[in-house]
Amino acid sequence: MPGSSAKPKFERSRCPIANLLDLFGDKWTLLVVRDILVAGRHRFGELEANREAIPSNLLADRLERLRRARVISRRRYQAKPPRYEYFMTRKGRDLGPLLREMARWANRHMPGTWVPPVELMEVSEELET
Amino acid sequence: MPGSSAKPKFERSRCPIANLLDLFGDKWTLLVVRDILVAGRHRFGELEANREAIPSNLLADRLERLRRARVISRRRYQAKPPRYEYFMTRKGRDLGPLLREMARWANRHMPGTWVPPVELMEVSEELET
DNA sequence: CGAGTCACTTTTGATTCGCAAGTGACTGTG
DNA sequence: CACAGTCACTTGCGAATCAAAAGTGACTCG
Repeated sequence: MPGSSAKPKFERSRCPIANLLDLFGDKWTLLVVRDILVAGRHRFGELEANREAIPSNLLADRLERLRRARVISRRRYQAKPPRYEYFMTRKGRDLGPLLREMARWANRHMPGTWVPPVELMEVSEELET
Repeated sequence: MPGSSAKPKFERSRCPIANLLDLFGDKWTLLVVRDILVAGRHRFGELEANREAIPSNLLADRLERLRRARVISRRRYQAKPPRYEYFMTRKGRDLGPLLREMARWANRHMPGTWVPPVELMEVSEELET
């Protein structure tokens, strides 16, 4: 198994920022969160088809990591070949303000970024798990 | 040259979050920002001696990237062997609210993280470049 | 003169990425 | 009912990045 998201791996320090980066500090994890939380995508195929074209192995890996961290949960919507939909937990939904702050900074300082419409920046209400 | 921070590399999309992650989406860059902005460290040796023990090649690389992105600037404080101190630009100082939001989420959802004292979360006033 | 400091570089494996192709369990089509 | 298609992943593998450690150059200090 390649980048199998296996190790819980010891934290580098008790600093909240370092801890958060141990979980979200890469180029894809927060895009998956963005797509589930603000773009309302829930199935593997929908998440795979985002504009940045995340490789499917990394998507599977990130969904697994986020699930272990209880940032997202999943619900089986089909039994025969088991298929799941992914949802934010309360913990995950609480990332809304952080994403909004990220977008705000980028809109201010990175020319060419589009300004997300307000309704996309609203926290969507989904069922808990 | 190995991971020499060379390529400007095309953006993955115009999404502000994706753009921000292209610059800050790794485990070290925002820790360097944290140390300069909120911990008040400015010299290579000070930054190298942080709790998370960043490897010196990565520190040099991140300082270079942040400088290219104009998030930080540097000032020569000694000429003989040229030595520099690193400072936030206005653009970099504007990351304060984002760091605060990160710390807030981590404090809420990651047990064991220490709560930064308010004065550490204040944006320090430094000269512009 | 020689040890020490400071700010990096370079070297050398280990790890992680990213792309592509493969897999298994169906589903719908002729 | 064989067979192409879909969906959600897995697997393989070369390439890029990372991490640990040692090296470098220009001094300074005893």
